[in-house]
Amino acid sequence: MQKTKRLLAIEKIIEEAHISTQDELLKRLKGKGISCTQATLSRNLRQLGVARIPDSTGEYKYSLSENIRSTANSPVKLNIVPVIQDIVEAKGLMVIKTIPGNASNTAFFIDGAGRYEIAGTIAGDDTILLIPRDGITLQQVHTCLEIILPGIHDQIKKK
Amino acid sequence: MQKTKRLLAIEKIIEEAHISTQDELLKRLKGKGISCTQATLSRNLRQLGVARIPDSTGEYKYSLSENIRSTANSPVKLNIVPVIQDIVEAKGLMVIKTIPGNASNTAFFIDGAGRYEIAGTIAGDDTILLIPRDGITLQQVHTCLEIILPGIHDQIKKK
DNA sequence: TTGTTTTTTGCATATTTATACATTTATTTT
DNA sequence: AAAATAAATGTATAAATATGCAAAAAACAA
Repeated sequence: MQKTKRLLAIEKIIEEAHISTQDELLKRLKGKGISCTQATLSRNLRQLGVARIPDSTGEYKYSLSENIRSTANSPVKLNIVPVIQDIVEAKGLMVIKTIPGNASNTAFFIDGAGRYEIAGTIAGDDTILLIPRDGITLQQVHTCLEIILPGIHDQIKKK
Repeated sequence: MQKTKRLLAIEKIIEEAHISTQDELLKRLKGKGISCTQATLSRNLRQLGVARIPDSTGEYKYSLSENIRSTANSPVKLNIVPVIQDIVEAKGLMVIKTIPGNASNTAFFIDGAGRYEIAGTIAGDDTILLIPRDGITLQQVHTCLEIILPGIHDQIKKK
């Protein structure tokens, strides 16, 4: 999807550069071949939980706040070890298969991201049941997972 | 001074209440007998380093950013599951300690990378023995591990 | 497929926030 | 004390951001 790609690009740019207005970000995105309007950007930034913070020099800077929420529990990102094997949907829930023994880690990590979309998770040995909040579609959860675990979907499709 | 009192009041209100616009804050201040204009407020908020963050329900909230800054601007980002605890070398071999129950899958992953430098691995519950090929130095294995699991060494040193 | 529903997006604009400039208030110097 | 300097503030407005609504795109169902 177009949006997912944009969300990821936004996060990347914000991490790497000093962005202080949405127009500035807009131009950067164009430079990467991704284009949208300021309105869409505003919505995306809200969805990503991106904060605008005045730094010590008196300038404003956009900054990911995902880290903020999750630092306490989980300061790391799980996107290297290919632990996730498959994702199946059933009854509005999401069942995530991992390699043996890794459901718990992974669920703990997903919880740590503190995403609103996810009500909670239950993990066995190699299977996680992910319960989305009421009103959240599985599609939204997918987007959300892509944010938490960039590349996750590509990884699965590859198999 | 008038300003100091106001700055303190602003911090207090922001900590205690869910403030999402400056006008809202303005009214709260009036309720406390402190009055100024939105312009002044904007300046004060910048001086205090107060961030405006979209929370997970999609609302905006002003928030003191002292806590935030350290993490938000931190240049260091780890990218792996923190399963590996330690690496010790002995007799030309490498002993890798993981958190309980994770030796097997980590070893499986290392094997999966198919690196020439690594002859093979043997895993227990929380320990992996990694056997380098003849002629490969431990230094080379380190480099190799860094390729397979970027950031692994930083992670260990941090502990 | 075609029709139906949901999600995403742009446009236009409202809302919100930041700032240039002038004025007042406080602080320092003589 | 007055004069000089610096800091804080309000006014008006510019700049930036958010959002209602309609259209387009995507996902879904029959």
